[in-house]
Amino acid sequence: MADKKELVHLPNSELEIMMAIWEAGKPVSRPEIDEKLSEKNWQAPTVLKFLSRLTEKGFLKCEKPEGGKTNLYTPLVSEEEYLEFESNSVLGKFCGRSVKSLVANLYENNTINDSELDELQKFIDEAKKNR
Amino acid sequence: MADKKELVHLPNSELEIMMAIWEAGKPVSRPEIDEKLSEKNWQAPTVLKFLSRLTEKGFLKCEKPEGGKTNLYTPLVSEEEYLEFESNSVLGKFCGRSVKSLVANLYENNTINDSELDELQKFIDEAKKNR
DNA sequence: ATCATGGTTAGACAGATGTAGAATAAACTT
DNA sequence: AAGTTTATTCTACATCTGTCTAACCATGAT
Repeated sequence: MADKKELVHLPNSELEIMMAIWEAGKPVSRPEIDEKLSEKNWQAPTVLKFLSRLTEKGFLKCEKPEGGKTNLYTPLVSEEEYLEFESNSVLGKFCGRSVKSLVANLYENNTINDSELDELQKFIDEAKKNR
Repeated sequence: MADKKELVHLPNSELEIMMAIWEAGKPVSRPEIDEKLSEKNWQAPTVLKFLSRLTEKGFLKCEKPEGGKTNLYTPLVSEEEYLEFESNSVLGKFCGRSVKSLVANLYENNTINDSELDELQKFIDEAKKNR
């Protein structure tokens, strides 16, 4: 059986690919990813190389559907799982050292919006209740 | 004059070194860093290499005080600055996609505590007021 | 069958990262 | 002054990342 791979830290480019795939919410082909990341101006083989490394690392499953012409990539690691993994790593420690500033920055640059702030709010309220 | 370097993304090990230095809040020597990161079990030359790369990248200033026997390293980039830089990068995007979960995870593993949650709370209240 | 087109694989390569042995230098003991 | 200890620099090296070009393989259009 294909052994359960340990999660590993992903380099930036591979993370971007994963984000595009998670966002899609369904198996996607290389051309579709290309489109989502068009600002990157990556050549097809570049994207494919990232995809194959991600597959190698156990983050993706790659398969060509019968009669299909392009491979489809499906995540084997969920965004949540990976987030949790990183939360326990250096990254998490770094974010933790100044969550407030982090959130402030993200709100500033519109990475997060009011509704996400609300969610956060709700979480905090809950947490405080159970203190 | 030493030209103002652009901020760049730091690899994990270098980030850990920076975190140790930021945390110190004062110029530190290699042996001091060694201690803070003792669990890492890095050899002296390894740490020194990271330090020299960080200096090269413009994150640190290195100087031997007169009469001193060890070099002292001082941050040229503040934790805030770097956090802001990363907030605008892939990392920021990733954290942004699920801030709630991120904070939840960090709270779970005690990376952040109640008081930090309170700070966050305060920030959110402020932000909502000014909506 | 032959060609053109788009997708995929294989290979290649420079530069970044993690890591440390060996050599060197400075300071500390006798 | 010689020997010991500790810090630093040099060098080396395997692995990982980012990025392609070239080669190969289907499929659809002559």
